[in-house]
Amino acid sequence: MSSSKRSKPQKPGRAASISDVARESGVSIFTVSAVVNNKSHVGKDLRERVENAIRKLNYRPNLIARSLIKQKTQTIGMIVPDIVNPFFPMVVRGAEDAAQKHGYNLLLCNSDDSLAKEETAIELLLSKRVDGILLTKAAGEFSPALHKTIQEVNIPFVLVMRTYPTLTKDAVITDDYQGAYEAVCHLARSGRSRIGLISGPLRISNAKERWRGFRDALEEKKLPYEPELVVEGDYRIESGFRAGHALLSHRPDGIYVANHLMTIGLLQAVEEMGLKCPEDFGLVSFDDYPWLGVFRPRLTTVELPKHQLGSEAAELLIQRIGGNHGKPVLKKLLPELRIRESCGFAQFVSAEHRRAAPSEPSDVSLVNK
Amino acid sequence: MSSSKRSKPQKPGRAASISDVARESGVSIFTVSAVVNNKSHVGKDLRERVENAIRKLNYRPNLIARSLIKQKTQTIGMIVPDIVNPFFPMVVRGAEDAAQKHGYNLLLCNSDDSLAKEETAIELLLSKRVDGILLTKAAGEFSPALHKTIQEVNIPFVLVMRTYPTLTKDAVITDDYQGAYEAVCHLARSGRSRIGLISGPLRISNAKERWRGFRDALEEKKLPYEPELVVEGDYRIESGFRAGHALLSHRPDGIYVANHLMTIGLLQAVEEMGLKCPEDFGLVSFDDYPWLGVFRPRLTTVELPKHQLGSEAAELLIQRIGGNHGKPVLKKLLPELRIRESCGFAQFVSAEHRRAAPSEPSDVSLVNK
DNA sequence: CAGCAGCAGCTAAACGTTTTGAAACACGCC
DNA sequence: GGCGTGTTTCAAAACGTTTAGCTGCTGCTG
Repeated sequence: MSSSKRSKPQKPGRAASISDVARESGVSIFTVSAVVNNKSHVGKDLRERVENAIRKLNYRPNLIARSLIKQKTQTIGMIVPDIVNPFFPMVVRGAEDAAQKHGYNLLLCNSDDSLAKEETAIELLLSKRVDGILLTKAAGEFSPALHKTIQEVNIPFVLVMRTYPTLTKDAVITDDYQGAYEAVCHLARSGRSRIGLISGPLRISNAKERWRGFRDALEEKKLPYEPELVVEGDYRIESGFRAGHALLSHRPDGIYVANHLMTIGLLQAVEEMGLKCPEDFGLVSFDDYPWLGVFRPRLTTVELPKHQLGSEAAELLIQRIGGNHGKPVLKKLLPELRIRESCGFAQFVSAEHRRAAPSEPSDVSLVNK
Repeated sequence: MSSSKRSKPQKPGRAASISDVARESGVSIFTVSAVVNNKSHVGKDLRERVENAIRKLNYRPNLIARSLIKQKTQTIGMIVPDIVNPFFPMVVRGAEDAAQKHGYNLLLCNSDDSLAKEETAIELLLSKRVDGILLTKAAGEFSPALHKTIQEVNIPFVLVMRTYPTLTKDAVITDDYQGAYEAVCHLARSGRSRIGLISGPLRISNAKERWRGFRDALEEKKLPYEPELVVEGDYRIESGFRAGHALLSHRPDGIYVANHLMTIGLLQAVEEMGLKCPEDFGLVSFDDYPWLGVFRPRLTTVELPKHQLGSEAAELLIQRIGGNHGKPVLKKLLPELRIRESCGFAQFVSAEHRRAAPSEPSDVSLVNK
């Protein structure tokens, strides 16, 4: 029953390995492996012996060794600017849910929107041989070396929430043009005519799109585009505060803010300046959160499907990992205007304006759910 | 210079391996390894040859193989109930920062406070041979099997934010007893005498501690403990809303809410019932967030050092991984009372009451920074 | 009874690293 | 010339899996 064949005993401090189980149950490694991955080719008696040994030794297959030979780690790398930015937890959660469903795990990195950190993170993930990478690109260009690496390396990338023109990869984003367009149309319909924008950094693709939507809606509504009513922030609270001061000094009667954190900053500026919303100006913010329920006035916002963003990106990535080599896909998720009080009380707003945005490169699909 | 020795050519679709580099530069694998990990023992000429080959082949060491042989993955598993709960992103960020500093990565899992998911996650992390696990325990008991596994397995665990009595492991938590105590004392000092509590699930260690702090502060201030003024929620918005309705119907003149999400729910109930804070009741909430700046009245809260919580936990874990086998440590971080408007305007509050909480088992250290 | 198919189980080679022991060589010292 | 002492390099054994290819065995077919 037991080992007379040349085989080392179990190392002391170490977890049981497959060969320990084999020795314990008097079968070959092959048989243990077959039992673990329950292949059919194992007789009932042996299978039982092996299972007992597994329980006895508390054996747990070493997925590192498995990864090495299978050339798959069942791990996805995910790089976000900052998990503390309330936008991202839900995206990460979406990705994790989808990943989990397919037996993958998430290796999480924060880039702080720094190119250097982004590069380090990508290099590390590649070295760790993740099966794919979900990337919310930091503002700015890849270094040429990294760009080359990414194009050549054999694992799929899916861009999340931000596109990156010179990279022909899949991307899952929200239809920011459309969201901004609707936001501004809503401001216009509620009677505002001098509408300002607090924008994100225009080097970031979605900030640019939101700006485009803003501009086009203005044009559509025959309203003037006044450059001094457009202030560029960096998506953070502090910049919303500063931008708010700058913008409000020109007394716009409507403001569209391109993200939630800057809205928080803006509202602080508003209070300092003793202004009232919606009396003095109408406000539409981007992105919805549970705690907005206690803001007064209740904010009208354009909600982005954050969870879906993450889950669709992960699903797509996993498809690619599975070997679906098709043309790069650009998937745009539809945002949803949620009308509350910050533009004055709910005008009757028809759904009429929900049309697809003039769309971009390659394969564009407009989907929700 | 080149290969006449038996050595396979580079596989087509695959990344270059160390032996490809060795072949390309006409040296042995050993030498390449030495160059990569820049050991000193390599001659200048050879080193250069090898470095060129590395660049040419775009070689990137395979950390999976390295992990297999070194029995270290440089990866930490982190299990939180839900990254979407705004408490956790900052904790995760703290952990990630510390991990990164020491060359570790974070594998993130959500347990949804479900024992089943927690167990699955732990099993998976163990199979993936993470070097250690950061765990915010789900409410409830480990299954006996899992409990045994955790005690026996050779990798360190650090509990984050929640302790678990039958497990002799390290833990990093906030001093919730002290935080609650201070919160209630502040309510008392601002003249409230019928103080209510919206508590977390009392099976969770920190909820219990907060309850104890609440009770003891009441006693200390010679105020009555009225059972109908204590309502147990589940740390989520909805439960705060329901608990708020239940609690407010008894007309307390002070409320301490044990976490942020339940505060959001409570405030919705408050508005529905047409009550005013701080006129009708004083409020102290737990945990501070940037967006609280726009809540009215400005909330007085007990801030928990979330980032530090994560980073200290990770630091401790990494120490353990590094071989520091000492007695289990319980590290308590001090919370900070931030007085704003929700108990009436800033009474003069002395720092006098900042004393250490009567402390618990084993090695307790009280630290901040 | 030869031949064959099918099954259960085995051996051994891979996966890409690190690391141990030893070889090859130069150098200086007696 | 013999011998220690380094230095540089190497070959080969590990790490814990999966899996291709093989070996017997059993029973069926002609």
